[in-house]
Amino acid sequence: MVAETQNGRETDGALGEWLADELLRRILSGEVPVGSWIRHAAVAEEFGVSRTPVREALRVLHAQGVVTITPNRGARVNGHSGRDIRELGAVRGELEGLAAELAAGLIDDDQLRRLNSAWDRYDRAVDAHQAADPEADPAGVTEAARLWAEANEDFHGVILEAAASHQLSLTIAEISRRLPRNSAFAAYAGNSRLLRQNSAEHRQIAEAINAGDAARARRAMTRHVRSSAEALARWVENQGQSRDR
Amino acid sequence: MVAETQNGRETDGALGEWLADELLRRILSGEVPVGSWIRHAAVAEEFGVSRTPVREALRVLHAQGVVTITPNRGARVNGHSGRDIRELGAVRGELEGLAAELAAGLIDDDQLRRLNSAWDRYDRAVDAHQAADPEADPAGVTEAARLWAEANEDFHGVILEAAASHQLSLTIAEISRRLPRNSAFAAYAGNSRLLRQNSAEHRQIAEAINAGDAARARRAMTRHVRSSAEALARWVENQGQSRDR
DNA sequence: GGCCCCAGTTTTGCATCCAATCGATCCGTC
DNA sequence: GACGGATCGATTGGATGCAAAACTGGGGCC
Repeated sequence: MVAETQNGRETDGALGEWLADELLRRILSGEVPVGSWIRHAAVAEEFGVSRTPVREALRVLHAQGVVTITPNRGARVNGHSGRDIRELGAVRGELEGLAAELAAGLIDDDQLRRLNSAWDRYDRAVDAHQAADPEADPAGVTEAARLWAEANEDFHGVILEAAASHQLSLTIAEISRRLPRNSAFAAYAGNSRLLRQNSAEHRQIAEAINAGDAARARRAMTRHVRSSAEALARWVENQGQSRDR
Repeated sequence: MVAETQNGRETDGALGEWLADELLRRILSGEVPVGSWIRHAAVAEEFGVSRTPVREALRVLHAQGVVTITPNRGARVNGHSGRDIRELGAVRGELEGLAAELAAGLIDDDQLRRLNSAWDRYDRAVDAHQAADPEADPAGVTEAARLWAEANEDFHGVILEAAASHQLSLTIAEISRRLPRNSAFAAYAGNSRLLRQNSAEHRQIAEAINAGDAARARRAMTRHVRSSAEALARWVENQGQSRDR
């Protein structure tokens, strides 16, 4: 249970930083459920460090809006209401729309190739997911699902890279921290129609960028991000009815 | 120099948090110059606390992109190149544009009144600033300058409030942390033409919101924020030529 | 039977202490 | 005189210790 003290962590002497990343990963992946408390002592023991770097990591996560620290009480993982998710979708839609607009004018051959590859892989992963999963895996973390999630990240990542704006990337990364991905995972894994729609939207965006049509790329991207957020918001709201919190 | 240990700080037991705010304020105001190192011991002594909360505060500022922490070396205040500032202007332009669009449809009477008040105060402060300052105050922190800076904050603040999107506010606040305001201060204080132009842009935005024309409000706001950033970027680039860093 | 109060325990928050690392300076050698 | 290496000082990074605050449970009182 303690065990890992040095499982190749390459910390560069920034232990608190590394802890923040690791905790963030667990929170986004859903290993640490929304609403749960994070205890200094528990984390410290698990990673084989003292409470000091744990405190630092938690304060960083608090500053990033991932957890909330109540004085003398502790840190708990932030959840988001449907409204929050829609708002985040609007914000992210603007920024990714801007990225798509910039990318349409700046993308190079290699990035274009990777963009089309990502879109293609996404498509095929959805096919595989739909074919191989006849309600057999309610948890939704099939291999195919992992693949389309990865392809999706690549798709958006290449566009962001092509936009070549460091501050834009930073800001989008900041927003992504506020949205647990496993929610998106679960919301999409069970709804093939959404996956298909996403795929079609990706194709439209890729086409516009291929054609160098900045305005169209932007509109398509903004619409895509917003509709994804809308779907996620509805899923969360439905879940909320049956699950206590 | 030590002195203040308890000058009404009302910390609620969140000392690290308070320190981060205070340090951020000093950095944004320019009291702590860009590029300078921030030493744990110095800050700890000045505020009469131990190094532990100082460390936490610096890590928070690092996570927010305000300072950079080099392992085993320390934290130094981040500056921004002209390019960074233009990128930030593009990002912020999108988000404040969205805010203006939303505000045009949601603003209530009281907010509308405060919006027009802010715009009016800005105008008058610029008049006063221009009249009272015949190159007499190169530092640029005249009373009139303070007034227009405040009116400017109010103007943007009311629009953001009317947009009624918590996540949007959070994101814009996040971006604001990356831009030292004293730069903007100094850049504008010496250039009346820019102040006038800003004033005119504010009026256009206010008019569009008054008229409930969301699309026009958005365009005007985006253009306004971008041109402000462009002016600031040029000022920083010119400064950079004569000043070492 | 329900409510309130009080002690015990848990947990956070900060301070202090010790180790590790980096840069600077000084010395020796070529 | 210049370069290379070792030692010293300064500074950060992490661990531990201790006090304060908040939850928990139990007992007494109304």
